[in-house]
Amino acid sequence: MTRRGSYAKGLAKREEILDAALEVVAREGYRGTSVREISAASGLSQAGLMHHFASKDELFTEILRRRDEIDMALIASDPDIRALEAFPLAIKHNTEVPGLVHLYVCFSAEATAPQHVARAFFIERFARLQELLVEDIRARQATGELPVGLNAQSAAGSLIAMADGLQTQWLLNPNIDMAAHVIETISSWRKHD
Amino acid sequence: MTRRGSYAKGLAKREEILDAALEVVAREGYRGTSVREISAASGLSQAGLMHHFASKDELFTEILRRRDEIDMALIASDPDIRALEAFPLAIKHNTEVPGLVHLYVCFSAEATAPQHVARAFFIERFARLQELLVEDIRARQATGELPVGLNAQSAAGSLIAMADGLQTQWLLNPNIDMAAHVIETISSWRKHD
DNA sequence: GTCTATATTCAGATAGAC
DNA sequence: GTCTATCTGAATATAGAC
Repeated sequence: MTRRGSYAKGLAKREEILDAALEVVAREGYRGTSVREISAASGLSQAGLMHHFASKDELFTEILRRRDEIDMALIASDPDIRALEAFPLAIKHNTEVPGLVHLYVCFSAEATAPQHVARAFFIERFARLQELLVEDIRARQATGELPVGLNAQSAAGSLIAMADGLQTQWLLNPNIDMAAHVIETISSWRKHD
Repeated sequence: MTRRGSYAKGLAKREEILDAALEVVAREGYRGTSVREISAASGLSQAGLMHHFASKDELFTEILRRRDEIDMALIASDPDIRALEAFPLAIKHNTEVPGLVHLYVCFSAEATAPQHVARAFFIERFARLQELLVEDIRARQATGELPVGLNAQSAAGSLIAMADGLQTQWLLNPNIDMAAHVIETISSWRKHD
């Protein structure tokens, strides 16, 4: 599968770079992070790094894509963990990586610009995440766990929005319990008409 | 009050710069906006602009502070408009100024960095906004309009978070009705235990 | 795949004249 | 209060050797 090891090595180096990038962002903040610093932290020159990622934006996009894959694997791994359980779990896990959270809030905000290269990534990401939550909500409506009067699309969108907004508040005040807010909101759905 | 007109003129120029800055951000996006471009749009040189604002970050902070003041004036002006009414109204109004929304989501995200000059501004802003909503929620609990079982602090924080998160989603997909989501959530509070 | 070296562009800030 | 001119520094990206 790995062609004479070089492919696997290239992948390993990519992972190393992504990890180093997170470290630097956590230390310096999103704005203060240059590709040069990331390359230094990965034991590479800047040009060496640019061999693996075409641009800084692509590098950051890949970091967030990888996080999503890890979070998705969480849902897939355990049949007892469905979207509405996995969502607050992922949020709780984020608490351990404030640098990643900072990267996410900054980059997703910037990416809303019409010409931004990561715009499509976030549009698709939001759609997929919402779809996942909507499916789980509908399944629970079918079993009677959640009331059918609840608008699944709207509730899912609101929940995602809340989780995103909480990240900014949490970065400003780490006493805020993001997961608790989200869990409380999901619980409140049960009281819906 | 205005000392021989020069003070008033200085203020007018400041306003002009803030308006021009919004235009440029709306056109170029937050990231692509330089002080030079803003100064050009205000009919000033860069140095001329820097006479009014010590730094780019201060300029952006002032734009957002001014918006808040306008929104606050809305609540104060009409006794029938209390915080829970004013909040979705302000959100609806934001729909007309996507550039300002983009500036807000980007700048508030960046400002969460520990050393950022606008960090204190946003910490205070969130606290004030939450306080305003909490007061109104409690008042409505006292009249029986909202159930006393509702945690006012938590509900207010969640509502603000949702509104912030919705702005990112709306910038990616303008079909989303931010105000409707917020109003729906406030309505759902009435069904709380 | 990684390096050195550099191209290119552009940023925010300041000095000092008017 | 505003200008011209410039400083100073940084960023991303690329060319080409090894």
